[in-house]
Amino acid sequence: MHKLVSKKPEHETIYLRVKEMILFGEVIPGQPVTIHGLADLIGTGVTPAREAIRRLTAEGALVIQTNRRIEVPAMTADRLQQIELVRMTVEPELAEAAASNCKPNDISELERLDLLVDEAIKVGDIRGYLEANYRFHFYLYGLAEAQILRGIAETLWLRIGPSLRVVCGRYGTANLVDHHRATTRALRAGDAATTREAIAQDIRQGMDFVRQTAFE
Amino acid sequence: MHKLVSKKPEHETIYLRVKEMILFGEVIPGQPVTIHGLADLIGTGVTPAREAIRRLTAEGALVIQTNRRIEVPAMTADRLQQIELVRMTVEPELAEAAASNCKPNDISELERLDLLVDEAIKVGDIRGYLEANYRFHFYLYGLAEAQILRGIAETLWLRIGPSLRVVCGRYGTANLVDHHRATTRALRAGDAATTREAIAQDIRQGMDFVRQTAFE
DNA sequence: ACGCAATACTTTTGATCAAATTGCCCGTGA
DNA sequence: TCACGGGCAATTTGATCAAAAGTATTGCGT
Repeated sequence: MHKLVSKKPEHETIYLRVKEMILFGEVIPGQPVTIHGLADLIGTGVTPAREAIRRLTAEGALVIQTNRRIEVPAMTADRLQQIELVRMTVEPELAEAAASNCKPNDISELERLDLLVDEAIKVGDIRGYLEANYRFHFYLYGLAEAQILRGIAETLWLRIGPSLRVVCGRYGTANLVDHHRATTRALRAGDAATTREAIAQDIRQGMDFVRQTAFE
Repeated sequence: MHKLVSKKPEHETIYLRVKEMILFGEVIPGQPVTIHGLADLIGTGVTPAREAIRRLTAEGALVIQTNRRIEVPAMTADRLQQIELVRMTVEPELAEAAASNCKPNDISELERLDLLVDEAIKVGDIRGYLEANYRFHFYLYGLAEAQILRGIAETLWLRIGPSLRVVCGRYGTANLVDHHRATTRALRAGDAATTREAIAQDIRQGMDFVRQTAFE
């Protein structure tokens, strides 16, 4: 019999929790992070918290300001440009590759996730929007079976998460537009090139939206 | 009085040491890594070793096979292709940006490093070649002042380091060709576009060289 | 000799504690 | 009021230990 509960280590739990907090806008740029703070968050010792912090800083989700100040990084126009360059390379590629491996029930799942996105936008649920949008994209990217590219995409999402939250909070969810419908339509048609283009458009528009905000 | 020696933490020391081992071909794909092994390597406790491992796995330099087996990842044709895609996006961009910030003594330094590369190739010093080649590229990339792109480039180099070592060991250094001279010439001419192209060629050729080897 | 099971050993994992480092606050003096 | 310095407090850092988990090995029975 297979394991019912996969007991994951504490440091993994902390890592995943903080990752969610960053991706889904529960933290703010500039917010300090301490080892004890994370340990208390989960209710564990400091050792696993340290490992989670090392992992997150290695991924660029946190930055070490001084020896004893770690915080979630602030966005700048320059950093945004670097992120966009790599996103525009990696994510359309993932989308195109995903189109080849995509089965009908995968498309159904993507359409379900897109409905969650629309619903969150309608009711102005920022956290819900960020989470559903993330799940849509990475369910798609997971189909590509390109572990390295997918990992890079995740680090980039970790970097823009806090800023997305700030921008959404300022302008609301009403102005949010996405190209998910075009994506699922292309997938149903088995059109990989159009899938790639739809995701490319989605990213471009999303990054433009973030760029609206003045940084620093 | 300012501090003369900046005492860096043990986990940083271990991290840098293992990073060098991977980049400069001191480890072999498939080689297992244990917490105690790293701790003994530096002569320290296991706590800092754990943090170093978390960081390295987050960067893709190590992979977690099972719960208690961590090793240097093996290369596959598929992984190589993913790496090349991102390298060809990031590194030429870094090179072009570097050209704008490049001062004369920077070029001199790059030429000095290139001489070390040539010398290592001539005497067949694989480790020396890998190190000098790395220093040439990342001295250049450092000039670009694009922290995120540079970080991504480093993770990609960490991923191909062990394989480069294997390929060089098999075919020797005699067949190695690079485009460093074209790079420094373009830099002296202040020609950013040609600098970008030289580095792009350098990467393409290097990746082709690795691709020669059949991965099972 | 082979398969199966139990045991022993290696390794990770997480808590705790002492020491070191650094930021911070407050008081003193000009 | 402000600059400077000392001391306090919070935090990181690294070692150590106990417990858990998995792997390899040994031994037993057929």
